[in-house]
Amino acid sequence: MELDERKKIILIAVIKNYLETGEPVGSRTISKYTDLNLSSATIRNEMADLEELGYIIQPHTSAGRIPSDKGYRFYVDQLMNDKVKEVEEMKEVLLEKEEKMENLLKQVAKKLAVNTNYATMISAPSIHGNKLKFIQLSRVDTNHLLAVVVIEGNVIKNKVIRLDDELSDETILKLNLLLNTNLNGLNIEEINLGIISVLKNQAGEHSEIVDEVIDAVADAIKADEDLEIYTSGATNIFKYPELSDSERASELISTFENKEDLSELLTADDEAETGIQVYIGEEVKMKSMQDCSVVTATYELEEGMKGTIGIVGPKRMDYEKVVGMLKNLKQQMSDLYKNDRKD
Amino acid sequence: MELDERKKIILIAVIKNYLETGEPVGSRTISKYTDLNLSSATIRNEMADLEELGYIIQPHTSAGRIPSDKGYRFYVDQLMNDKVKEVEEMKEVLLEKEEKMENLLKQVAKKLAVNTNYATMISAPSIHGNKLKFIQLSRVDTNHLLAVVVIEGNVIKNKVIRLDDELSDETILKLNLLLNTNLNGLNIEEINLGIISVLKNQAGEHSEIVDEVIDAVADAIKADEDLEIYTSGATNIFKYPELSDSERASELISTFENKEDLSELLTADDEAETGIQVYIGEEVKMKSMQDCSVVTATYELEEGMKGTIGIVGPKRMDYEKVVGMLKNLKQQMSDLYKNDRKD
DNA sequence: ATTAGCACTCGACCGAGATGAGTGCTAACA
DNA sequence: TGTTAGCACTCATCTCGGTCGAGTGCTAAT
Repeated sequence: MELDERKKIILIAVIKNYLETGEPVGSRTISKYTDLNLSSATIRNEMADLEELGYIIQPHTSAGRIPSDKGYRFYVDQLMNDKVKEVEEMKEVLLEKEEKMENLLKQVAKKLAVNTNYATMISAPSIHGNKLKFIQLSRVDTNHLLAVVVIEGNVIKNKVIRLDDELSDETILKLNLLLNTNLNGLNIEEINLGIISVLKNQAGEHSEIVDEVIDAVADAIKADEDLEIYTSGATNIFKYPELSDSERASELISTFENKEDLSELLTADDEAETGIQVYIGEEVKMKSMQDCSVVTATYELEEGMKGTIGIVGPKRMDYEKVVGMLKNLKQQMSDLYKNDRKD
Repeated sequence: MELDERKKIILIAVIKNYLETGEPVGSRTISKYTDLNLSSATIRNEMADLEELGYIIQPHTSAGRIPSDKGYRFYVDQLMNDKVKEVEEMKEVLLEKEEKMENLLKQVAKKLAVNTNYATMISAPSIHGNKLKFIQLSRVDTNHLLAVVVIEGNVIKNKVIRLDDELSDETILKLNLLLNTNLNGLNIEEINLGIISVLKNQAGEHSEIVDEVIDAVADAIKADEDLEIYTSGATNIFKYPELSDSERASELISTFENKEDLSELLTADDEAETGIQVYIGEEVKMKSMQDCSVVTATYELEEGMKGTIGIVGPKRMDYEKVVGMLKNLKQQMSDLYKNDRKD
């Protein structure tokens, strides 16, 4: 069952060659490509064995071999050389003082796509079970109130509340006090119906405003668990003939347009280990992407704010490069906020 | 030069038929398709004339005719029947109380794409020369200050400012007063270096905070003039064989990924008339889209907040349907905020 | 165990009809 | 004079057979 050294070398040769060319690779090529000094005939015998063991596949009788999913898996798990690899120009992107997380992520996705020639996606870091920091109500004009909700990690949510009756400055002050003293420091889960009804009670005739504020609080969390996913380089798939026939391409790009689907891909199911996950072919959850491979990496900014970076490419993706780059990027992203981001 | 009635009928027939089938249309088809009761031979003569006049084109000698850009233009300008057309299920989308403009626009783009089978894009309404309504500074924690900037039209921008030294509540109050009394009600253009330096002067040792706030104000505007463009249905182009060969498709979808390019398409150059613009083939500004047609409509929410909806499809787009739908949608979008959006 | 040799397989490519939709032109007709 | 039937012609598309070549599996010799 175990592969002997020679078989491994041949398997690596087949895979590497196929990664580069995308063409089935034959015995003669391998005989020259490696320094085993074996004739093609010998290689052929070995390849027949490798095929029987399920590591490589013959697309049709008189063609060379291509790696099977199992073959790729073996390569990724055991044969691959995993150096951390710098993403070109990524440092510049990360150092630029980007005001908005959104823009930063978009840039990262883009650079990564350009560098890898695969499609990329990145999900915004989402907070879990964070605490409400404070609430601020202020009057915008006679019949609009602005509620600002700040959550730990400085996630901010604004909501404009329409007023039916005018409110005095004093009332606004009171409401501010009421909301802040009762809610600040509470976990999201702790803001339950009990507290809400107490608040409403105390607010008296202004209970609708409390309702609206609570809404805003709920939104502040939901918005972040929402589908904030940025993609780039979807059209890179056209660079790989095996994916670029119009039917497959259409399906892939549709999936890529649909953030709901992507969020499924980006929720790591078992992020122990390095935090880098490789899904090959059928291992990909999304059916429409089972001709592809997906590599994901989770990154963590501060205090449990985790997001995920994903790369989608053909099964003959350059795993070594991709995994290396993601490792590097993961590290850089994590460092970002640790230095507390001085300009 | 002017087309007689019969030529018009034939031209319409050619165009309509081609819109449906995407195949060059021959004289025999027209002879049956119309109720002119003319033989194909007669039609052929007429078609030869139409070709000489530049309204239709023969892809190769022994094929039927397809409309030229000029033909489409003539059709759109003069022959087309322009009824307002309801977009299915759009009302539901617009009535749903969508908190965020962003989500609303995404939904609209999506529904429109599904309904038309073309690619759609929509730019968020941007304010022009609007006034600052008010500024609010509040302490988030010991070393973070939150600045909230509200602009007319209730566009809100938050910025978290990192503090090097602690600030007393009193100082914050003072800064609030300073900023609000000096800036509120001012036009964006009116906040110039003169005012800024006066402010900084008055703020004394806290002038950096003024800087940061001014930054936030600048951002509040810039963010909106930014590339807030949402797209949907890019993959619809695969439904049209003339666009779906991999090279063209790749180019188109790349352009569609690139918001900068799209924003160029969505800035109406001459929005007098109905506010609906049709660009056919070479008339499209973007080179990579000159095999397509683009239809745009500007909508206006309140007080000069204008955005644009765009549809990209093959030149043989169903202009009648698209223009009708956009007219309807434009109206509905405008109505949205006029009713001040009660739930 | 390795290799040379050979027959065999099968996709890719190419050129030669065959097909058919559609044309332009001409001559006849109302 | 406008309309039409008829006909030769064009040209993209399809299909079919043949060739080519990369690559295989098997066998026999080393």
